[in-house]
Amino acid sequence: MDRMAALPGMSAKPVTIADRICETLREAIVEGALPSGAALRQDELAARFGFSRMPIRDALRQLETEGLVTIHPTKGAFVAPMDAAEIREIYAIREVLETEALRLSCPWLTGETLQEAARLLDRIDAEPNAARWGALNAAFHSLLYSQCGNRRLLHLIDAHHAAADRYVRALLSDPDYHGRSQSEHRAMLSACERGDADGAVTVLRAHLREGSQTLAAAVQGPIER
Amino acid sequence: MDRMAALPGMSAKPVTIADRICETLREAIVEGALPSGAALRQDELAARFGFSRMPIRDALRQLETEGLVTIHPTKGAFVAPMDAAEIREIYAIREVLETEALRLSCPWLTGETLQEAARLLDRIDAEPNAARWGALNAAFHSLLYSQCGNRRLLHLIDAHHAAADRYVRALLSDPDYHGRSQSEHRAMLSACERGDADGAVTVLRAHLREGSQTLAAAVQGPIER
DNA sequence: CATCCGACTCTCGTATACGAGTATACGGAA
DNA sequence: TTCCGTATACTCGTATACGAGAGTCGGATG
Repeated sequence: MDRMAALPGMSAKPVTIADRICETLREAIVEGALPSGAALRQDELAARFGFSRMPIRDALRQLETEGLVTIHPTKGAFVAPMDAAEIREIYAIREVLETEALRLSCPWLTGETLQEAARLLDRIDAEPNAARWGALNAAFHSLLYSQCGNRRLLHLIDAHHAAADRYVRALLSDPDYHGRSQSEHRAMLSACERGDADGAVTVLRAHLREGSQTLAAAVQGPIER
Repeated sequence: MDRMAALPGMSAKPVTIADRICETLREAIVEGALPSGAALRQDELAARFGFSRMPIRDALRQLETEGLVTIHPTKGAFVAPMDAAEIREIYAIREVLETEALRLSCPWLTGETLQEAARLLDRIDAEPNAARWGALNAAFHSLLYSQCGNRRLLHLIDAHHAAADRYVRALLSDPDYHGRSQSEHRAMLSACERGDADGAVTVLRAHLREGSQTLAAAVQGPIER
């Protein structure tokens, strides 16, 4: 998102109240403070944030497009449910989108970009905070896809990564997951460094499938939040 | 999205003013009545439709998520530009999404569904109206993907088909396109009837690539609307 | 005792109103 | 003549207000 912000001189976008509320709500949902299925009453949120319902409405609509809430006219907005089926759907989509992006991008990755990716992996290793971990994870993946030449595809991938991130947060408890994920990341990166696009895609595919299974299994029974 | 709508008895969703305005604006944009880059002033639209700005705002936000308009805070909404690059991006995404959906769905397609698909093709042949043609086209594709078991994927495909439809409308002039498209449709359907998923996917891939090239070539020079 | 009907409440959709930021046009100065 | 500053007009974001529809609880009736 916000690729324009990369261009240094321009943009200077005005940030609206709705944007800030949207960000706050997103973090609350992803982090689990707002549990699955919770009703998001416009009045209540307006009172809590100290603004009118209008910016709240805008924020909720934005979150709906991100798949974090569902809105039904006359019934209101609710935190989208988390279930194993949803995870499998999101990951199946991520698999086709991201493998394609990596395949396209791999031949155009420069040494500099790959070095930056390696640095990101190190930062991920050192990062204890879950929110930042998710962001760094997304940044690493995005970097490898960045040269795919399809902005719209990158945007789609970002959106689905964010949707999946909500589930990943629920996995903090599993210490193995982090380690396995990182070793797969490194395998993917080294394939890219060799210029082995097919190999990188294979690793990525396995990486996503394992993530899907791990998350689906974790959500299946224990966590009801 | 719209998981509830699948359950037959219920839904009966209340249709809001914003929904109707959204539909009207979408048709106007797709059809070309609102040219690329046109400013969509909120009060002007409010006056034209006879409602306040609030439903118009909601409709514009919805159209933004569909990629038909771009919104900049404090600057307003504009009809999204049409260009060849955008076409290639959309079609590249459609290719990975739709081939995956078809691959998953093909083994589960019943004779009844295939017959309905065949009937749709006949209706397409007989349909002169461009708007209906696009809808029937989408319906045919969706039907073949319907058994993929991934609602989210189907929704994504719908969205991108709608985004592409806007460009397809610009191709009314080319009488060949319709015929070629239909013969490819029939080849795809017959592969599905044989249970040849790989064959169907191959045809679909070629179908989409040809569509992409035809549209990109058409938009390249002549049409500036 | 069960069921059906009606009034009440709660929430959302929509309308109207106000303030702030930006673009534009006009006038003055270099 | 050209450039810049100021003032004006325009548009959007946000606040407040009102009406309608759905859900709910209680009472009355069969």
